[in-house]
Amino acid sequence: MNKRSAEETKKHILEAARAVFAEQGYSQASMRLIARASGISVGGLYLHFRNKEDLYLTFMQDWMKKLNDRTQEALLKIDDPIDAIRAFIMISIDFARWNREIIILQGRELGFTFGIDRKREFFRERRRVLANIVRKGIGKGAFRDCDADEVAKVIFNMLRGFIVSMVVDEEAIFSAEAYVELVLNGLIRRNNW
Amino acid sequence: MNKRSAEETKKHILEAARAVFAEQGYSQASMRLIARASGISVGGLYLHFRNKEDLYLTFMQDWMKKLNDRTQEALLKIDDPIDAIRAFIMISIDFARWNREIIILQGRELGFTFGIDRKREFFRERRRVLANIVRKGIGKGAFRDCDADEVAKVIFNMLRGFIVSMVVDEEAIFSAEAYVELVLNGLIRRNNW
Amino acid sequence: MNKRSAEETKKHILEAARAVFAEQGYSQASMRLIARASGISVGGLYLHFRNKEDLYLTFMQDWMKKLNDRTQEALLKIDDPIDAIRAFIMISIDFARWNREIIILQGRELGFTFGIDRKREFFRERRRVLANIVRKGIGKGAFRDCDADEVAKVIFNMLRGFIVSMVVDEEAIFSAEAYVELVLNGLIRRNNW
Amino acid sequence: MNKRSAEETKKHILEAARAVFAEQGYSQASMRLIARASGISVGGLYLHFRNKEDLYLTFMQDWMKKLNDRTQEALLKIDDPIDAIRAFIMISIDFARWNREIIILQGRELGFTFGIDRKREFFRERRRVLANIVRKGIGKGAFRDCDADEVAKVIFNMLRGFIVSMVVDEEAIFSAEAYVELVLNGLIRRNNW
DNA sequence: TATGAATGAGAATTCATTCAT
DNA sequence: GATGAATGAATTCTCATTCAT
Repeated sequence: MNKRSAEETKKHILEAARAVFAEQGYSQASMRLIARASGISVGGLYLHFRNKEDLYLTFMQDWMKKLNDRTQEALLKIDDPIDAIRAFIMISIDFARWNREIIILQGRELGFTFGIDRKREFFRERRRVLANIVRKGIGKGAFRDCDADEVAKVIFNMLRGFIVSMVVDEEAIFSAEAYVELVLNGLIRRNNW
Repeated sequence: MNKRSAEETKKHILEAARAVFAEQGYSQASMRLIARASGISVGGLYLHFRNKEDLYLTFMQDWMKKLNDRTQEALLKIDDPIDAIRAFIMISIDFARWNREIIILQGRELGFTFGIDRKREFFRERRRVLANIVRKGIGKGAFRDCDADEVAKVIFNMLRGFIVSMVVDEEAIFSAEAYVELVLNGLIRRNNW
Repeated sequence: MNKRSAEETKKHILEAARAVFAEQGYSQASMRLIARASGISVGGLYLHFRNKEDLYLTFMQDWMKKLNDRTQEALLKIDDPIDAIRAFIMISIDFARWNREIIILQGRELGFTFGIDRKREFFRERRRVLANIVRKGIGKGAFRDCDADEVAKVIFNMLRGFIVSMVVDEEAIFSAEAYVELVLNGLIRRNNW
Repeated sequence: MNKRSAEETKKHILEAARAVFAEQGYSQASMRLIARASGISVGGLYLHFRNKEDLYLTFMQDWMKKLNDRTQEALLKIDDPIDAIRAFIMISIDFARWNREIIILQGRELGFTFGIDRKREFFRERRRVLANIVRKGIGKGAFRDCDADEVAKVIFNMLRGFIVSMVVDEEAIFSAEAYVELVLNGLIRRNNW
């Protein structure tokens, strides 16, 4: 192996770990596998991460940040709440599409508590963004009057179901566009639910 | 161990395994643990199952069957399509509530390709049941005219999102009743989406 | 490997471990080495001992018991306090001679506290036996009047030095008999020290 | 790191290693730990010592020399053989008291063959000094006529037992003064053994 | 001289699976 | 059928040592 800066190597490992975690799940993703995928020695892994859990948690937080950044960036340029909802959903689905199986890791491993707090915080943040869009839509008269937080939950959960389907059960998928329209038509004033 | 028929012992093991898998997850559930929980020797396990994977897959199929049976049984007594949809959803959620950890095993750990074919078949069956209800509803004029298979997918995915939330992310849950009404109000004629 | 009773194998391992611990010290004695010495697989070791520490502690307690038993047995047949002291010392030295390097393990490894309580208790017991002999000797008028506990400490420590020398530093040894006589001549009345 | 002479750096490392070895024992004292304690890079350690063993052996010889120097220095000023014996013992015990953990490293861990030659030479030297004092004492008529080398061994071994007790088994200790007096009263003419 | 990233062998431990009894 | 001792490969993690810079 060439010498690299520690930071570079760390990123490199994280990228390789993505593939391994995705394919194997946490338990089955051995450090040896990750090492091989990174083209780095097993011992080298421990130079950059305290242990397997640390590696996984870092990796997880990494892509959470990436998705949040991408979403935030997109929303900055959008003013119309309808377009914003559409963008939020499309970005989420798109991200999931390219990070396929990762999504599925966000369940349980090693007992319920493993990294659960960070995940909860992440999901909470996602819902908050969604709720803000809805609130803005209500304020502007674009959406009918409703409990923004509850609606955010509904949208979020539908999204979650859709993404899980995408990953585990492709047959169950219906088109993303159809899904977006379903959500929007439910939200835009004229429609009632 | 008392003498029992092979079938009895197998069921007995499966029942004990349920507790162990639920508590430990697949990876952490060792054959020794399952043996101890069954009150059977380690070697004995292999008299009834080819290996751990076989045991797990059997166990999985077991509860899938249980859920399908319970659903079918309930639907037999119901004629009204609206009530049928309601029942389907409530039974699913109820089952998930009481089998929390089991649900969570599905798809996570092991990479999600593990046992994927049986899961797919299971999900396909669930959607078929749902589609049949919808078709019947359309035939009876209770539901608006739509593609029954597509609607089944939508309902199924929303349900999936709801259940995943129930299990991993309680904050995201909205009430089961509200959810049922959402689905139904979308389905029942006069409402358009 | 042949099948044996668990108890037999355990004893067998303990015996093999003796050689390995003696030659390597605790830290350097790897489970692999002990396994090889026992003619057993590494995994097999863990069938009989929870972990390395457990194996070591068991092994330690084992020979402590052996030495105590041998001493007690010998003292039962001896009435004369002078002979008893002589026997105590000779048995200790003899035992050390045949269990050479083991003795030396009884120091520190893994911080001071590793198994220290059992060792302390063992040493305390040894001193108590010694003190009882001395007390009896004083009572019978064979020994001059002195603090039996203190004298036990002196004898014990001289013994310890002698044994350590035997093991690490053979050049430093003087004859066991000479040593016994030194102790006895100090103790037997008419002589003052 | 400041620029220093190689010799200075070496001493610096040795001093830092003392703390680490004392706290961790040989096996647990990693090169990384020693490096950190020295404020030197891991690679740097290998500029001054061939390997860990070399470092440890050097460190060991270092304190052996220190004890010898201190003893020699004290003996220079003492003419009376009785006082000399007293000084020898007290310095040894005092040194052990302040270097507790170091002492304990000697002979334990690593199997006790580790560095055994240097230790033997060290002990031999200690006994020679002791024997010389005794010989001088006999010559002056202060001690009764005896084999000086044998007596040196006896004293040395008693001292060794005492020090080991001090370090592993405090309950077994009797006062250093009492011990010195015991040795001396045994040696000074008027007493016979 | 000095650094610290990288290596690779080896540590303790676990566990699915086999097999003599 | 049933047992449980035994296996051996795999797991996570550590560490003395090397070497490009």
